[in-house]
Amino acid sequence: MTMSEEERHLRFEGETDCEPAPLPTLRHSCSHVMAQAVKQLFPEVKLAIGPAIEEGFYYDFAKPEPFTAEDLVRIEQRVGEIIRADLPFVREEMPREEAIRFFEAGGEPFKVEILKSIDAPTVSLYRQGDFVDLCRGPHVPSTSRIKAFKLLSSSGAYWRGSERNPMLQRIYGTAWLSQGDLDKYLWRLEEAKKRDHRKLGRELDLFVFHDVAPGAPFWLPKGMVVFRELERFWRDVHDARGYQEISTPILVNKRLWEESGHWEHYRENMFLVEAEEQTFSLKPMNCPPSTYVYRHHLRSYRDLPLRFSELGRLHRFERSGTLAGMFRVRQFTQDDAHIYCRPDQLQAEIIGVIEIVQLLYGVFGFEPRFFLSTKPDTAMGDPALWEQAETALAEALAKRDLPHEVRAGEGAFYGPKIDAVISDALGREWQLATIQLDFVMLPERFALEYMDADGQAKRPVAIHRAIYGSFERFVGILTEHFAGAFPTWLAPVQARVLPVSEKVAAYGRSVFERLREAGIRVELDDRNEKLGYRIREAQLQKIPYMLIVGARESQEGTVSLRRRTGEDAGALPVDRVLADLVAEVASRPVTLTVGRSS
RNA sequence: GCCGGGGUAGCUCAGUGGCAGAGCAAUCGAUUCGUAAUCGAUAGGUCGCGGGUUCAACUCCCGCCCCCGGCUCCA
Repeated sequence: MTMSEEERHLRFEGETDCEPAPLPTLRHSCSHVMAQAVKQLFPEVKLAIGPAIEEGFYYDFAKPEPFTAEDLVRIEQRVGEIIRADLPFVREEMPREEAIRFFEAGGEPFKVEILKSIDAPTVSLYRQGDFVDLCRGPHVPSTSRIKAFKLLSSSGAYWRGSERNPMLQRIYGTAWLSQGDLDKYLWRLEEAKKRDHRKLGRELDLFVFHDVAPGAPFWLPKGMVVFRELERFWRDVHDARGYQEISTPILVNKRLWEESGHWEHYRENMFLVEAEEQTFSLKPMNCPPSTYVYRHHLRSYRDLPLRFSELGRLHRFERSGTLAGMFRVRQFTQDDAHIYCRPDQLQAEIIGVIEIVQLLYGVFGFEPRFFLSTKPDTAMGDPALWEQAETALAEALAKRDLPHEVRAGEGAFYGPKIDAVISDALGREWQLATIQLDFVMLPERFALEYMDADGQAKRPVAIHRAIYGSFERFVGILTEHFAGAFPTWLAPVQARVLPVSEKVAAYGRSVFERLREAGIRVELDDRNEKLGYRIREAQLQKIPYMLIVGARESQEGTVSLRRRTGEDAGALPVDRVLADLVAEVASRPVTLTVGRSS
């Protein structure tokens, strides 16, 4: 039912080639115009497909040499000319066999391949000027309807998305209903570049990458503060909700992975280590080791649910071309937990996890959207249990008044799941939390049991769940979401004391020491530099509060408070600032509250 | 892994078959300063790594590593 625009083009199913809404239609039309421009400038290229996508469109071409930046400029100019020519989009229909002959004659093998793979008796073509494309539409009436577009980039892409197929040359572009919308979109792209966590991570001394450890960050002292604060918050929440923290081995004999099935299905993604003629693997997941904790005792129905949390360091071999800063790493720290429970406890446990999701995300101002993935064709396990579990998941969401979308057939083979997606400050979506039910993988493969009230050994259900997902990726997302200006409770440095000159250095130091003794992460910048210079540096480091002290403040026992937002809150008693700071750190708001009248 | 673009000082980047450069940062000195950059001096390099061509390679050629944008992958 929900079909990607690419699938529409390739499968040629459904009524249309793009969502019949104004924006997708416009983008789809723009992709045709771009293809027309490319054919005019490079008559030898072959057409593949050109759908509308989330924020624009692309078109794939078979061309021996990649497009250059200069090519894109020329193509963009030609697109502009075609738009100005105001060519109408004209729909034609013809029998499929005739269309095959038409595109064979036109030397378009990809169009022929698409036509041969569909079984409609009649197909439609769209023509604008000298350009004809196989297409179900819809399109704008004429090329002049395209008001605001821009070609963005080119890159390689596989035909039909398979790496076994030849590589085509793809050009990405975007189109919007107005110039204002286009400008806003381009601004967002620029802003995203500025906020790139790889750049900010280096500038703010949070973390860096080196080629000695591809896909694994070096956490610098300041980044480690953020990490530890997230960890502390997470532990507080879980400790208060009946979780028991465990830690299982990182280097594990391959026998375990044979038992779990990972050796068969996941070996390509595991790092292997040979020692004393045995093969070990760095764990890519925590779940198999966690079953050893479950099996440490015979479990009674009275023991359940058991909630084992684990901040496990995982290693997955990701192919070199797929690594991307903190967003795609080879080594990461998952905020994992495995809940073992009876089937009748499922719903309460799921609700409990959803509450944690809301609690943890709420602190960052994220409002999660939920997706329920249901039984796939490859599912294993008792269908009745699947039914019960899907109902439990849906009802758990309903009881928390949370709407959700269904992703039919998208569940894991071992159970259905709920995923949570958030939007960041730039409107980008991130899938973070996952709550996966498991009837098969852990319970069956590891023969987990509990003794039920009737004296029979029964199989528990396992819930795999992570909230942040991984600390690495989450810190990357937070860095970009806040553009490095972390809420005070997370900020590596929460306040910096700036004495105006050496004459008040002693007072500055006393303020600094008071704050430090109260547990505030405070720094003293009494370097021999002008105040403006030191303010600028503190500002660039996104330190929430600057406490400026001069002769007046030293007389009155105050500090002049400057927020990183640029606001000058004026002179305030040191006691007041300290009390406000402590309160702010404890309550974890996303905004700066110190010195605001209450 | 595939296609393309890159890798030069801590950072951002210029450079080119013939002595390795700038700004910022760093260090030292002067300045003692009131809300986003005081002035001067000094120091800083395996030009990603390995091989080849050449009288001479940062520059040209080959291989590899890493990064970036995509594709694929993310049971």
